[in-house]
Amino acid sequence: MTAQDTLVATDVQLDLGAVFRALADEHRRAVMMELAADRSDPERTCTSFDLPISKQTRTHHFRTLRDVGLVEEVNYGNRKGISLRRAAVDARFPGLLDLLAAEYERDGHERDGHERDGGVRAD
Amino acid sequence: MTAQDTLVATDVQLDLGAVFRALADEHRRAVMMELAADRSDPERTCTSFDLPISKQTRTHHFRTLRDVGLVEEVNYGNRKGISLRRAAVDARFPGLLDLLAAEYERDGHERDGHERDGGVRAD
DNA sequence: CGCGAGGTACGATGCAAGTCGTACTTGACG
DNA sequence: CGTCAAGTACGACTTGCATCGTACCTCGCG
Repeated sequence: MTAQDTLVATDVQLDLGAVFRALADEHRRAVMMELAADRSDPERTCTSFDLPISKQTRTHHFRTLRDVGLVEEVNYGNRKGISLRRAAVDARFPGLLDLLAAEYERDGHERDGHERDGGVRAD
Repeated sequence: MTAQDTLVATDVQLDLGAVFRALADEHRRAVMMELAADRSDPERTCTSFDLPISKQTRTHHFRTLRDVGLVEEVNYGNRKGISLRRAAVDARFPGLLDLLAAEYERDGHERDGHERDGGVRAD
């Protein structure tokens, strides 16, 4: 490790307004839905999410999620680790992550990875 | 009653993005928190919420809440009835209203009305 | 050590949304 | 029927923010 291995935003005060504002954006919500749905809470990379945006915008969105305290980032220099702050979020906003996880499933994704073909329903 | 007694937005498709966008605003969130906290679900008036905004803006916010399907409005002509669509919201987003209600209590309000003096904590 | 990929900083831009002023409608109350 | 309060419509203003271009940094890899 180097001095650069910075773990950011571990003691952020979670604020419902800030959280809703963060979750109001389509891409950030997609990220949070994916994170909430995976109960193994792995440390993921920014690029592992398929966001159809430029990397500058990606940085902006992940920074927002970190600032409001929804995720943690570990800075490896030229790579970044993203992980959900499940315990903190669950403690402060019980049911929120379940809501996001449920929406992830409803969105056409299945917990174990195989798609169901009737997935996309109206809207 | 007259033909004006219009009941609006009873069959709206609740969308999580739209809901979060609606709840991202401070005033709309305050309204929803109050509505969620009162389990008797009374029909309230727009003026019964103490919003520090002009009436045009108030109209705008309640229209937004109605459009996304969180509340119902009954038009009495020169008065309007607002009520929470608790069943629909609870069915589509289990836990969301509980979350808002909990936040209402945490915000310094008590279920039975008396304030706790340690209410305001830090920033 | 040069290159490439991931990430950040800064600034510009375009759009969505909150806010309010003015004006009009509706209904309750004398 | 005149007045007033609640609500709406339209428009203007302003702020916030998502987006990206350009430039720079950091690390791994050969």
